[in-house]
Amino acid sequence: MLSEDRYACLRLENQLCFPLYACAKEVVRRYKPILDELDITYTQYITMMALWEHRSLSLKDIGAMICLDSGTLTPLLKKLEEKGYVERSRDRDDERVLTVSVTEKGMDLRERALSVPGSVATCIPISPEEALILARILRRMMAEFSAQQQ
Amino acid sequence: MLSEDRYACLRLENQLCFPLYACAKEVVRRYKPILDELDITYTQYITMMALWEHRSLSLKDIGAMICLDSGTLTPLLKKLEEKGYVERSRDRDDERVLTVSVTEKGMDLRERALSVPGSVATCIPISPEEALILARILRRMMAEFSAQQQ
DNA sequence: TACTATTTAATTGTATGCAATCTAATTAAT
DNA sequence: ATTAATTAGATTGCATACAATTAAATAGTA
Repeated sequence: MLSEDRYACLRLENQLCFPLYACAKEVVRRYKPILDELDITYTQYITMMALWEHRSLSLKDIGAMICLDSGTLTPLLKKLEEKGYVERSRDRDDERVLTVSVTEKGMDLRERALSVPGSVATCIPISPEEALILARILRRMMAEFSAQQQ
Repeated sequence: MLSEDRYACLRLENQLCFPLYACAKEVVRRYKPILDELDITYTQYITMMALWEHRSLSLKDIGAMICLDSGTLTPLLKKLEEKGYVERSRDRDDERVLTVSVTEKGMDLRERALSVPGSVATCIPISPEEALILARILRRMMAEFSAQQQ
């Protein structure tokens, strides 16, 4: 027992990052059957969330908001365009910039998505009090991460 | 402003799941340069953690411990075998079962991994107090998720 | 025993994620 | 103005994730 002690830091049960990683996956899994009805994935859903709020954003701005780069967003936005929820076009003033805009159909999807947060909430086993604490800690951590980057 | 209120639940900033998702990714990203020196990925690292503790486990048991299925683990374990850290063999008593065992080289890796948790901790911007609270909430949530499943 | 159901991995297909590289457009510097 | 540096996306390659299906082995049952 004592001889194993030096490895305590490598035990799964002593990790903070592992439950974070596992919980995040589990939560996204809970979204799946709910988002299936809208024919979108979780990543597509948060992309639409960013767009619903701003109507039109560059790929770069979307990436900054939801922490994804062009390697993930380029194919994802093409799929959302195929589904008819967004339009992709080059900015007139700066041809490097890809402007992504929500279509009429994309805004209709917002109406159908209104019930999603409520449906998901019933599947996530956490009390409202703990949810608040969790959100506060995670948001603070994200803010610190952002401050680290530059 | 008031007319937008019904969409408040679809704002990114009002989500709990999004910071969870984003934080988990960010943390795994912090592991990368550290694990690169051991030539393993984060998923391979937690797989080895499970194996370091038990020396030998079935694929199913590993999956239960780190929340992954055979679709992810089968190719991952083959890679760990190629690297020489584990051995894969069929259980004599039950040929369906794949037994995964740590090799000598795999146990050597454990020594080299001893500094990983400390290195990662310096990159994760969270106070020890908040880390404890976070770990407690996430572990409780995982326990509840497990209880839901069956 | 023969048949059915269950269990365990492996396989297949789709969708991320992300580092690294590439290309084109724009900006800054000389 | 020309060259150099920067920026924004797209592309490539690798490694997950995971649902769904398949195949083989085992357990359960009539």
